[in-house]
Amino acid sequence: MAKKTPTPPPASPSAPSGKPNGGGFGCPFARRRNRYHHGDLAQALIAAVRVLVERDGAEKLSISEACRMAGVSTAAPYKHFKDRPAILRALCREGFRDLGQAMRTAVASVPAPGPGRLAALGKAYFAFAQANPGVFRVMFGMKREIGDPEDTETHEVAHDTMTIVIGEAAAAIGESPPGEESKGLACVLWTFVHGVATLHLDGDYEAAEIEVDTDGMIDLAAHRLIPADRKRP
Amino acid sequence: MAKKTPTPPPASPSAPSGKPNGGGFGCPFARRRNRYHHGDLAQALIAAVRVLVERDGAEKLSISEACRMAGVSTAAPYKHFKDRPAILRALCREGFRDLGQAMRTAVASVPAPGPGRLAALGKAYFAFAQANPGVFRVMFGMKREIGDPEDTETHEVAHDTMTIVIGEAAAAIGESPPGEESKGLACVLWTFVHGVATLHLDGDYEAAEIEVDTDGMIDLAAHRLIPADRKRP
DNA sequence: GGTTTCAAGTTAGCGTCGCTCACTTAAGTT
DNA sequence: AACTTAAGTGAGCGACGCTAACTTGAAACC
Repeated sequence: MAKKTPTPPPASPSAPSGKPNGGGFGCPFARRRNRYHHGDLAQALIAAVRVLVERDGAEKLSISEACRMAGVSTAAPYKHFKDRPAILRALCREGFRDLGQAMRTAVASVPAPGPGRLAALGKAYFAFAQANPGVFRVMFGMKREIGDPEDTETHEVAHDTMTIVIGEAAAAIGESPPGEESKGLACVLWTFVHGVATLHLDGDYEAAEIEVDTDGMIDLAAHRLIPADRKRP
Repeated sequence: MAKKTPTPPPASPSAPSGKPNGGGFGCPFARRRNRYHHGDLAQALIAAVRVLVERDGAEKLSISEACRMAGVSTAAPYKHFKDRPAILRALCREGFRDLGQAMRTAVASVPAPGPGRLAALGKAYFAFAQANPGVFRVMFGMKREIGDPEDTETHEVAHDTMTIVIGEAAAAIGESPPGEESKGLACVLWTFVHGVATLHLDGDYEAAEIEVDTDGMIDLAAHRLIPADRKRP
């Protein structure tokens, strides 16, 4: 079967056209010097797109510019991705994996389940959004544009992330296995924290001239939105 | 002086070039029949943009297509608006006026202040988002792209909307005049309802395979997020 | 070790977009 | 009737997403 060309040996150093390879020397996206084939253009493109999306915002993203960063022609991406949305879906997947990782770390940092852990989970979600606003927007705000019902992989990774929240909600109210009540609580908490994140990132709090204590709000929500009769320390 | 041979004078007022005026007969955006000047192109453009933004999503909006709907050339908008963001800002203003109106109506529909009225306010916000998803996105999700610090008018209209929420929050907890506590409560409620609206519109609840009772969630938030010691029937 | 194969590059080009420029039209003023 | 000017026009620029046809060169095969 076809092997995936893992770092082939640097043999023939003949200089090709030299044009498209120009930009990148220290740049991590760029093709290696004097190589016709890139090595891993797909990953390099995603990395470049990520940088651009964070620098200019997800809506202004230009695939052409990402190509320039990677040192390839503007036609090259379409050997690896169907179209622009497909590239963004790949970034989306990366984002969900990173977010899931961050959330699992947050959970592990609080010894016992309960409101404190839920608050930590929410803060990790918000911190991710703040640290990766562009990717966050791609993940949650561009489904209508880039979403593809056939793309089960992205769907699964996203779903896994939500499962973490439901699991912790269940643990907080002592429901095992997680049932409707846990789902409801998880949904309410997600909704609130997502509201904080989007209003903050989109600059809407600023526009409304409200100073927000995001951590305080998340703490409040985590404690106040749990049904009183199910509350545990 | 070299003349540019532009569409030779039609001599008779009937049937001019026929091209740009083509599309619109029953169409409300289109120029009046056989008129060179449109009458109110600025408003017609905003109306067309509104339709497009709802039909295709705010990100895919093409000003050129709006021009076609209005029956004018693609250069015409720039006699009325600085650039594309300025057109969207105008739509944004319209949106905030509509939202404010809807919220005031909702407030008036509940006799006494309190959690019930706050819930009605939240539901009106959500209903607006659901009825005008494209405009809602322009209003709250595109500040970074279209925002202009010099545009005080949009800022004011937006700020007025928030003032309604703060006023009702103050009334609900009996703080007069509205102070920090009211602002905090208003902010928390806004955040939650905005979270519901965005996750719903962006299809994120669907993706997570969660069925949400949005009205129920808003009711819950309106009752549960008010500080217990300030609560009134 | 030469030949063949084919994934992964290339250039050229299409149609669309936002926007500018120089020009024309027509409505209002004097 | 002549002048001014807001509001139209077509032509055209550079950037974009994407396709088509061609080229390169590393790996697979005899």
